[in-house]
Amino acid sequence: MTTSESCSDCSVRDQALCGSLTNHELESLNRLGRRRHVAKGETLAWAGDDNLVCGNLLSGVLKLSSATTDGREQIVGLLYPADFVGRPFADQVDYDCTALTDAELCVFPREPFERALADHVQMERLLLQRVLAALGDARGRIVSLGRGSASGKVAGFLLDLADRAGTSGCRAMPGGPLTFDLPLSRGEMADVLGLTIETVSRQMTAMKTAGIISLPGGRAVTILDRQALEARLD
Amino acid sequence: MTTSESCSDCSVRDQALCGSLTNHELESLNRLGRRRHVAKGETLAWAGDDNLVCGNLLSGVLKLSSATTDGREQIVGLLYPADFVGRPFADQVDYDCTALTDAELCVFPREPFERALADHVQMERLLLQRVLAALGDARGRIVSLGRGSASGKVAGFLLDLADRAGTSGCRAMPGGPLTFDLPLSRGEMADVLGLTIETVSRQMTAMKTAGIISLPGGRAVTILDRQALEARLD
DNA sequence: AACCGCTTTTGATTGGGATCAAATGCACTT
DNA sequence: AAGTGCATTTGATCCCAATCAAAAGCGGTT
Repeated sequence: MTTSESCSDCSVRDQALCGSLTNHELESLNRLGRRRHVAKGETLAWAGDDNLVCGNLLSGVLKLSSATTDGREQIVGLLYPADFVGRPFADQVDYDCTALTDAELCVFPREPFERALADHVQMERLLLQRVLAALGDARGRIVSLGRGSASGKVAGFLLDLADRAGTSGCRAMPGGPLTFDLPLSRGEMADVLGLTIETVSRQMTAMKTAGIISLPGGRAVTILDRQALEARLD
Repeated sequence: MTTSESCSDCSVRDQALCGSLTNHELESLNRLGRRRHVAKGETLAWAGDDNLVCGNLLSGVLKLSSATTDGREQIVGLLYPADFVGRPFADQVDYDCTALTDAELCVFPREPFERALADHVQMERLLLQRVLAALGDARGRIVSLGRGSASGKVAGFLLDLADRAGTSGCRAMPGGPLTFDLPLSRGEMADVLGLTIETVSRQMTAMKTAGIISLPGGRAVTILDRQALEARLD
């Protein structure tokens, strides 16, 4: 995989915010931004830092998380390719942003980017849509955290990931078993779902025992019975 | 209290989105919208409905909630005066929207409002800011739901309300005890915090017994010891 | 292969909040 | 004042997930 600095071969060119720009506009934005590679486990920004950059995620998965007083953390959001990263108009970073996998971003200094936003109404509109989507995602998490049982939380999370993996995941036949890699460790799943590592692990093995999923090894998961997973949601 | 239909005497004129408009622009928006009174307990919109309106909340408190399969509900957000109500660019309503107190809104048909947004860049910018704030609020709720103990959740919620009540609440002397009315029942607090009515009630009486708050009657609460409340957060 | 560090799994026990149940309080009607 | 319908409080018990503890798996290094 080459890592050219040009937008024209950007892997998320037409899904990310920039998709709304003409080639000419894109060129000026291109001069503003630069590619940045982030290694798995590396933290791009810490909560409380000066809020200097934002950008688009090109590949990989990031987590947004908050450390809690008891030494653990709560993950408040996951970011996937083409998602917007960062928080315009804020002076400080509000959540730690860490790479769950190796990741590639296209980053812009925040203030110049905000000016560019003002100049490109279409882009601001798309950003609004994206923030609305993030809000929807966050509220869905609230429902899951507030009311779900442990098995419902894990089942729901696997379904989310399965939908997300839809294209990149691997499935033998349409409607058949779907296999994909979890981008998170058990501990990170626990931090998303408000559970402990042990509970997540137990729920996973319970589903394996029930024949709903299988765990081929590594971080791979195969969803054998999607309906059974959906039945566990409540 | 008079309920004139004019923007010029709107109680949230300079805090809501419309604050960015010139008097002339405001007039055209004024023709688009209308005042609507909602009685306590009344539901403005149900999840799944066609998404027909949005607007600004002028007075009162609204809740956004999702019914869960077990017959309860999870509240995903509370809306206060000057907050924006509704979800532009979506075909369907995503959460039930219900008045916790009698409330007054300024509502616009969604599609004309979206066109007005496009015409008034400044207003779109303010909406973006508001949605970003709502996202921050939602993520704060995620952290509270995911990791907090029951006493931490209740303490945090009381602190939120106290800050919100700041001006409207009543306090004998600066830094002294603050008294305000809860806009929610015990059951609704439980639905915000992901707890049961009984647990919320027990936490409240525990704090009363500890001398941290007092419950003068009705839905009033007095915060006697803010620091003790903050100490309970984790 | 053997060792190391780390993640995951599995087991035993505990505890905090849910649940079930009943009493009390409070606003409103008659 | 008595009665009605709710909301809230209080009490007793139970259960799910947390906690504590240890074993098993797994990748990387020498």
